[in-house]
Amino acid sequence: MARRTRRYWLMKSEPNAYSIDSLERDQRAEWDGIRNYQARNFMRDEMAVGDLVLFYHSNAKPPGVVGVARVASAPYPDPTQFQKRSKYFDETSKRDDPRWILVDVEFVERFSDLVSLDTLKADKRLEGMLVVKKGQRLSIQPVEKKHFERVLTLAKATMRVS
DNA sequence: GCCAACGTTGGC
DNA sequence: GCCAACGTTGGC
Repeated sequence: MARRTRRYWLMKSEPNAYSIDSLERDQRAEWDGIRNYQARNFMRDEMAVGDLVLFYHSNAKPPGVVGVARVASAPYPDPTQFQKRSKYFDETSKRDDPRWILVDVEFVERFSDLVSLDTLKADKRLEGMLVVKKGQRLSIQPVEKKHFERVLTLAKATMRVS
């Protein structure tokens, strides 16, 4: 089986819509509703099962990283694009050529204390991390390994990253 | 609720 | 292909 170095990601979710608690309850979820090409391309082309994900609460008080998830499936078409009653319905997407692609993610850990955006911004070692950049709206972002590990340290997380 | 910083759409 | 208008994201 082909192996590759694990990659690291940050995925944003509004806790009103789907929080880390929701993922802990469900254990696994389709990351549906992504309607941005760059974010889609990361899921479609770059992610692999086992990649680790910083789970980020956006539009939250305060915003920040609240836990860790893991990529749990290969990419496949987002079913909501074909569901007429879904807010993510896309009438221009064809079943034989789906426009929107997602992956499943599974719960790994919920931090006892969130690592707030303010904390991320204040940390010298996280310079250059996309999420701390002004105007960075991308809801799925690649994260450097050193940044991922630093965030775990800030969370005093006990999980092992091996 | 405001609005800056995007990304997308569509007329030309 | 340019770019104005529009829509969305997301911190504040």
